[in-house]
Amino acid sequence: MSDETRNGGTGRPSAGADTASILLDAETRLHGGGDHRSELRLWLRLLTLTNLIESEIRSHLRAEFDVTLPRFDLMAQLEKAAEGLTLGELSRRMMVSAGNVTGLVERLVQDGLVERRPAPGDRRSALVSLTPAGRAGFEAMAHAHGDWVGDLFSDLTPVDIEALMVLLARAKASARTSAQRQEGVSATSHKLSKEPSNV
Amino acid sequence: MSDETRNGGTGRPSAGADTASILLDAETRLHGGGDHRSELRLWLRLLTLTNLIESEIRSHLRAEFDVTLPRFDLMAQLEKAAEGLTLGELSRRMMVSAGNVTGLVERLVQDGLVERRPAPGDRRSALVSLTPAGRAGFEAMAHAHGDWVGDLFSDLTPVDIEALMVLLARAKASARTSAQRQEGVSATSHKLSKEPSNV
DNA sequence: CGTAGATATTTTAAGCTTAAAATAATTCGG
DNA sequence: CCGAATTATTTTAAGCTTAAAATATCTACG
Repeated sequence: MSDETRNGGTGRPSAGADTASILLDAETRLHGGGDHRSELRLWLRLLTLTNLIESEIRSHLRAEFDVTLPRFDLMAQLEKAAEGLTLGELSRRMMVSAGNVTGLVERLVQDGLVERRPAPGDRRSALVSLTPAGRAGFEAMAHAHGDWVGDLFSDLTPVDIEALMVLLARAKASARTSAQRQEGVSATSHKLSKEPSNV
Repeated sequence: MSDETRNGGTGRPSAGADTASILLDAETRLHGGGDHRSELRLWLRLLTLTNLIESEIRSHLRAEFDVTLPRFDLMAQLEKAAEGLTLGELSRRMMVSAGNVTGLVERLVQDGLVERRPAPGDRRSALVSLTPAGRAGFEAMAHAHGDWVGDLFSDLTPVDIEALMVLLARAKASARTSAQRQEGVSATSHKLSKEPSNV
């Protein structure tokens, strides 16, 4: 979550990137002499925009509904699942750790916005769903939330939005593929700290 | 930080959005009957992508350098500021609260990666900068970080990247304008919880 | 000079978040 | 039916994060 962050900052002179690098690209990558300058700028911009919006939404939620963003997120998931969701399913959909969800649900149950009951047919699982109060509260928040997001993007044309949707989908596909490639690649462990390296 | 989150989920029938809505748009917004469906989908996609990348970078940093993302972020800011930065400047650039930076710097000083000294000419301020160890450590991380990001976006063409840069800049401008508009708009306080409303 | 307001930072309390280890229940292959 | 592997969840320890209140210092204005 940083504004000018993660740009690599090596200050290395560009290998003449930007345009006309289409043909060179594959070779560059093959030789490991990658530049990644434009990708880093893209990531930075993406991150800044997301942070900006997220923090805007967070403060609206707090000021107008006295609710935190993660709680709103969780309720949003439940609102879409009439039958309720297991903790594991919530964890996957929210893209957060299982332990995180445990605590979040606990607090929402205390607030009376959410309820949990044993899942039928699997004694390990619990089903979580909105209480009537939770559903009503969420409805109001969702309406306001839509307005905020609409407002945040109000200077974009429908064409801009559609173009972004397409490009972001492409980026998402790229990132997923890359993440999958990395899955199960053993670490090289450089370590900065001074712990006894148990190699 | 949610996958399918914050879509409003009201299930309201569309007012015929998507194409041909350019002319209707202004009026729709004026009358407050906004739909915001496409904006919400855009926000969701943006958020999912950012979460995906962020979590990938986080796990690389942990596995290969035993460092957290916020610490990397902070070091990245310092790397670009030869003279060092004040805590306040760090807070602004990282887009996090001041108190957050206090603790982060504390821990990095303990690790020997960062040092703080009184700012000349202002006894309230401290200047923070990388130690030689911090600089060396960051250099290695930044290099690897560039590779990861390059890899995450490796299926995008230079044209895709350029188009995204332009559109994201536009979105950022829109969001900033909107956030500014909201600045200092008194809250309507609906509140979900059951505290005594001190109105 | 003196003080009111602004600015820089720290402290506090509460909540969020993660990774990893621990429990518990289920499934699957023999 | 048994045990190994898998899956669902909780627990733990550490760290991150925020908003708000508290300190400390500075700046400007009279």
